[in-house]
Amino acid sequence: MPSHYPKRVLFLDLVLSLFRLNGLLISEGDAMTEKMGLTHARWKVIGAIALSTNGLTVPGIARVLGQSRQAVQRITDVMVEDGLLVYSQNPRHKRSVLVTLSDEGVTVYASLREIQDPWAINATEDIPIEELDVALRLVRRLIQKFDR
Amino acid sequence: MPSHYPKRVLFLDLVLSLFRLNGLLISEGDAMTEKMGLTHARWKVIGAIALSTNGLTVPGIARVLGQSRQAVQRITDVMVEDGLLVYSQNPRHKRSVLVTLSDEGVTVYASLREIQDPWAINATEDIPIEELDVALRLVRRLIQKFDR
DNA sequence: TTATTAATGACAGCATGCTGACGTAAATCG
DNA sequence: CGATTTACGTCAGCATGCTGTCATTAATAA
Repeated sequence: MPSHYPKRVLFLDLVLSLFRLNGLLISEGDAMTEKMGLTHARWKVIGAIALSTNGLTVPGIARVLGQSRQAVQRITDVMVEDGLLVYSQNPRHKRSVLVTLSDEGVTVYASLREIQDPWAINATEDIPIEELDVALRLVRRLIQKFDR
Repeated sequence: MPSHYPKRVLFLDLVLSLFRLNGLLISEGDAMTEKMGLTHARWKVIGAIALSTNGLTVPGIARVLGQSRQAVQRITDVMVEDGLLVYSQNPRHKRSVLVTLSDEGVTVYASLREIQDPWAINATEDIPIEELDVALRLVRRLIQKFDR
């Protein structure tokens, strides 16, 4: 029984399980979106932009996702070429452009939601909302703890 | 308040937070182990082998970690060159060798534990064990759900 | 205002992950 | 036992992430 383990062991077990789950979630996401020509790197970027109100700069996306700005820059450059994103003048910064969804990007995000929402409902059908809540709070505390 | 969100939104929020936490945990691990010359790919392999009783084959490690055998093979090859791992005859398979820790690998694993344990204790000092337990069970259920 | 510091874009190099393909050994099925 | 299927090692190509570096712009401090 996990509950009889010391906290330390329980936590290390949790960390290893999170690595495993992370890989599986990425696979799930890739499977869901491959028909749209998206990959996990791309739907993360689309999601981050869609959740912002006024567009984000490349380094801004990187901060939201917790990644390096160089990695994000590479993805957004290709997505602009592919017509999913648009770079536009940033009134508050001469060089650092704003990244927004193109019309096609908006369409793709909509179809993403159409697949993602039923998936989320199905994945949690036999999980009580209280447990999700506890887990989310815990994850957020850990993020705060480790994020600088 | 998250508890007022529908389960679907709560879950999607959890998934995004898990991506973020995953990156932070890898950074934590890399910071902890860089003095030993380890990277996250390497301490995952060392941990998997250390937890096995009789050694593992390369595809076996891949199954435990949920990765491709090719990715693991590349890491173990380099770790054998570096003297952390040893390939030895597998009595149950002519070609597929067993991977075990070398003496140096055992030493490295011991120092890993010496750093990792206090880290785990510190990370969880203000988190009740019940919450860890709920989270671990939840993560395991999701792993089962998505695995295969 | 001027000097210093931080942020950004761009490029390079490298680590790690994946899939696909091919040949061979092992396991399974008839 | 022989035929088929699976598992494994290996190589190749590619996607994604990281850090480091350098020049330039923006922000901040003096």
